[in-house]
Amino acid sequence: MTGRAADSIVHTITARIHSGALAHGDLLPAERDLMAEFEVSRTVAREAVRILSSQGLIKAKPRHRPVIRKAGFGAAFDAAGSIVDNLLQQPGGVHNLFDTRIMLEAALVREAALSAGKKDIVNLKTALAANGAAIDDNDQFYQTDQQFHAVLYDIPGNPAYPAIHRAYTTWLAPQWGQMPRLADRNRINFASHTAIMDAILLRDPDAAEAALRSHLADAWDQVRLTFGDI
Amino acid sequence: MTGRAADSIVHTITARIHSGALAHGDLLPAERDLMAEFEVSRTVAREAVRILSSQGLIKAKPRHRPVIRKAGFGAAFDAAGSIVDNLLQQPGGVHNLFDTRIMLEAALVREAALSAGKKDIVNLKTALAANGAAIDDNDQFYQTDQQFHAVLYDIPGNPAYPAIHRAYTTWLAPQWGQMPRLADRNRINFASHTAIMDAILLRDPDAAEAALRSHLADAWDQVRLTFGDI
DNA sequence: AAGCATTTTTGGTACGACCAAATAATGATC
DNA sequence: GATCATTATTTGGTCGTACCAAAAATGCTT
Repeated sequence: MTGRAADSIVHTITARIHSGALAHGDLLPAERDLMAEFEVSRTVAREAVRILSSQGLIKAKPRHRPVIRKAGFGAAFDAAGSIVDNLLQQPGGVHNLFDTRIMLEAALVREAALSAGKKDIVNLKTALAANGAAIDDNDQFYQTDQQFHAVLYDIPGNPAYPAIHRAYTTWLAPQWGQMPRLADRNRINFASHTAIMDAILLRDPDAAEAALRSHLADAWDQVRLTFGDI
Repeated sequence: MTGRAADSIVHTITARIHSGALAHGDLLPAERDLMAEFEVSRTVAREAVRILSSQGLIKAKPRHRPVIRKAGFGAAFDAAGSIVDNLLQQPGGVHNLFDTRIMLEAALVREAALSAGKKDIVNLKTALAANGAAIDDNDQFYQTDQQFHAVLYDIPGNPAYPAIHRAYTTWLAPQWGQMPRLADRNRINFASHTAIMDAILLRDPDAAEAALRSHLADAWDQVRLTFGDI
């Protein structure tokens, strides 16, 4: 019983989630039940709930019973979310994050060029077509743009990548969301997507990477045009 | 005044940290001072401290005044740490994580081959030499092995990458730490490092990536040999 | 059976109190 | 006067009770 009493409760609940006694979607016992079960004050019970929540193991909305949330890669990024938000407000923060995105997506398109399956190609083509059809609808274009990139993150079949994509889009949304949207820019972006797609179809990783880097570098230029140096 | 009262305190403190009024290393006001300043109960003041702590903005040790900790990429991964630990105990969790490491390091060595500066080359050579000199000292080899990889994460000059490297080594330590260490294996790994280094010196990204992938695939085989399919 | 009003549950907050560890202040000793 | 041991204060950790408001469960009326 070193340190905080809440930690032992957290430990027990965590073990319960691991063992499956508490499954995804189950409700955590109410605070008053926890204090009875663990023989602690409500202060400690609340603290335990708060910790579990900050760790992403449960989802606690005000005045609602906390819900068990099975650990996934997405939950991991959620846990990091608030601190990343702070990070992004520091000088260079957004650029550093976007830089990692460029690097990762460059690797993803190489992977796609080398080993995309028939299903992946179909998904890419579908996403690209939807993107092209939405050039005159800014909101729709924004959606399908993200969807096209999302397909790239799906190709490796590793659940970590889609979670990373969601994290990127969430964290960078404040910038993207405020950027002016114009049909002309949509056309340019669609052309970039098409170039990436073509390179993948040609199974040319170098060309795919080059097209992707050009695309994202261009996107970054737009961010700087809108926000200045950040 | 929607939702939790603690959030507004968190918001104020966060703003204070951003503005520099509270700098890295400063001590947060005591809980009893916070409740006076914000005119709330100690319950709420404590909750605010806990939230700030879970967000990594402060470091709170039991019975010590909380210390301001400027948010860094490292803190973001710390926040995600406990979830990732859970995640890794699920089937395929370790593999999925290691897979992202392979992808990222492959991208890093390509980057290194294309644009490593003189300083970077020196750092790589130094790390490689230290690694080679430690072949017969398993602990030392483990250290220098990590250090060699760390240099790769330093090359882009983006603070996110070193943080990612620390996260990988921390999260995967349970596996790596339990793996048998033999001089023969050290020799193989050192040879792999040398091959990567050579490819970088030749400015050959494809060869560098191939060498890196071979190296990490081999490392994964060792993990599976030790732990079975995980 | 459907709609509505009432009771119970549940999280959010407040106040007051005590403990133990850590720190600051004090005084004794050399 | 500097150093060390002792006391006083600060500070976080825990407990208990109480009240509120929103949400959920319940019961009642039609």
